[in-house]
Amino acid sequence: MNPKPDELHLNAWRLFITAHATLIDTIDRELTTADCIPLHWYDVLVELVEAPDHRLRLYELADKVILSRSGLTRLVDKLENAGLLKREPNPEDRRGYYAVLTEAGYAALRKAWPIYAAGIQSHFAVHLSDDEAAIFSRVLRQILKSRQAAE
Amino acid sequence: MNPKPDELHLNAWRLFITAHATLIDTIDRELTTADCIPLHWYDVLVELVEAPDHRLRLYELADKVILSRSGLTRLVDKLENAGLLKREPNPEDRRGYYAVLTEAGYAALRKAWPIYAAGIQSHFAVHLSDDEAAIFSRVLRQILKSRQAAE
DNA sequence: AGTCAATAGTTGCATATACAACTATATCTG
DNA sequence: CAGATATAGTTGTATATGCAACTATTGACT
Repeated sequence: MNPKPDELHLNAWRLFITAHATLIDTIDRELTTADCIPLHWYDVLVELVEAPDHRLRLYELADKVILSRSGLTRLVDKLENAGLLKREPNPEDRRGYYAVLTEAGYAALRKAWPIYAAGIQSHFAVHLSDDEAAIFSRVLRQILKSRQAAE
Repeated sequence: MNPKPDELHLNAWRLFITAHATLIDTIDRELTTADCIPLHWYDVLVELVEAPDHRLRLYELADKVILSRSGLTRLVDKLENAGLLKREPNPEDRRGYYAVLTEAGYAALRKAWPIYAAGIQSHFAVHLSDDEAAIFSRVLRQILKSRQAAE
């Protein structure tokens, strides 16, 4: 057991936190300024668009966007109210529902994507070479995997 | 202007978001389980401990921890109530206050640090070689700098 | 089948945080 | 130096989110 991070790693950690906060802040602001859905809504909808049949069980969605069950319930309420997804009962398990992307939800994604992509590009991606992006991905994936294994 | 991030960079971005969320979640949980101050309080106090004279103007603190002014007012209220810092009026500018670390605040930092350090080490630092940590720091610092320049 | 434990989702409550409006003080400009 | 403008901090209000308690359903063990 290595108990303490050295200066180099500690520094990386602190920058990680701060850079994250400013990036999310900046990009979320750009989205709302452009009259698009907020970043959190985007994250939810993009999981749906990538899911088979454009649908996911609510608990799967909660896991993917790292939100508590109750938090997800209320977020889904709002998205459903806004018409961007709908709940559909699951015939095989009557406890649960699917969240299903609607056409309006897909349209909201399409509208937000250029703004979001421009933000990712200009505030984040421009600062990483291809090699660095690959390193980021590899390291972060490993961090995630080790967290998931710990459950 | 590069309008869109490629797959590689987009992937790095998404992992960045997800890894951050799980890491903060995990470490904050470990701190509260060990009966320590939460991560956000830690961040505030550590800025004070590193500041000259263990004191910072409230607006400086707000900037450092990336919190709105109102958010900071209330956070400082709580920390002051808990006895971990105190407000001191500034004789040179009667609009403003310093937040000053107290002995109890310093003790709270010392108590939390081993838990926090162990979390950073085991969930984050172990996954980065020295070279990778250096790359992370360099890239993230550049991202931050470019954001600060944009103000 | 019958009971007990586990799971899916929702709701009540407490806390966190942002924005806008406000007060007090400082600074700038003519 | 007077008035306009900017800044530091606080407060009202709205939204977001977690935890614990709850209902409904499923699954597992006997």
